[in-house]
Amino acid sequence: MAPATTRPRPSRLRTVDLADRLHSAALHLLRRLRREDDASGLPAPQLSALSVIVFGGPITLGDLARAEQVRPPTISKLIIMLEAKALVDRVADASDKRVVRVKATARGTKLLHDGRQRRVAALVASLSALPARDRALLARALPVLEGVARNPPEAS
Amino acid sequence: MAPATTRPRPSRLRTVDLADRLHSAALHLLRRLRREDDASGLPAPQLSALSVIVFGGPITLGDLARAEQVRPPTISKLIIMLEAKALVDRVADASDKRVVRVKATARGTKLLHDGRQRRVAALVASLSALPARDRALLARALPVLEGVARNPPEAS
DNA sequence: ACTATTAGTTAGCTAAGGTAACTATCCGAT
DNA sequence: ATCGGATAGTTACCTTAGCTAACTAATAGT
Repeated sequence: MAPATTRPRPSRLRTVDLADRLHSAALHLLRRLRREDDASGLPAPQLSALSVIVFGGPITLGDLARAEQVRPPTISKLIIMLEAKALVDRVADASDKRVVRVKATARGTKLLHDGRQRRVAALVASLSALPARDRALLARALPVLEGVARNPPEAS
Repeated sequence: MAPATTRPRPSRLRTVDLADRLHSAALHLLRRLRREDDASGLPAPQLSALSVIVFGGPITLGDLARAEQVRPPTISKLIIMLEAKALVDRVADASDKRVVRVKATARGTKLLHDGRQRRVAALVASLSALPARDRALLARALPVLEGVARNPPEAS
């Protein structure tokens, strides 16, 4: 934009622009990766949920909804689909009959790992084509990005 | 590539894991921002397309589809919605009656700018809460991320 | 025991994505 | 000069993902 009256610092990127471009980059990254996800047989949201289930052990649907930052009905449907594909099982809670826990089946675990390999292949190719410096830069920025991405507006 | 049998460097993050976590972070970031997008009255894909139209001047639907990395019918529908909201206009091409160009209306341009401010407010809040170092790190990594996000598998 | 709260589900909506099949136009041959 | 192939968009139809509202079932509090 305009250099205004005083010259901006070289790295001067307004926070608004940073936010905007992060948003845009995330959108395009996801659209690009969707193709690979489809090739692996599982859309991104299902893959993401399955990942939480595989690594997070048996988890209640409510906790899963919170982890995935979606509403309960959305999780219900995702689980129905994962269950239909025999990738997860429902586990009844012993002490509270309202809660439903889900855990990954062996097939789910395998698919996640296989799928992950395949899915990220294209991204890995892109990343590998980067200069090592850029890759290292991304790796260092990643935890920050993850914090921003997962930081819910209410639960500071 | 790998340090072979010797111990990995401390910052050793396998490219596969980097890719996987980037994917996950993008997904969560978008889910989080969707709420703000909704508050601004325009879903993320429409906002993204509008942004390309506003900044990219009159553009053909095909070029827009490529820029947005979606199929023609998807763009057609997005444009129909943007048009219904009087945010873009179709412009006939003089020399080729097949092509349709779209350009932003004044209202579309205004909404984009207003919406952008509102939309990123939450993200700005998160980013502002970061240590300056982290913010700078994100800013430096952003161009790399953008390159990876927009890099189509075919048109390297 | 009765109420309020919590966990999930169901119903019904919108938006975004896709493929397949179509129309309309343009261009290149013969 | 028309005829066939390529190109730009559109239409029809399907699936997934997300939401809210309204529901059932179970727990907890008084």
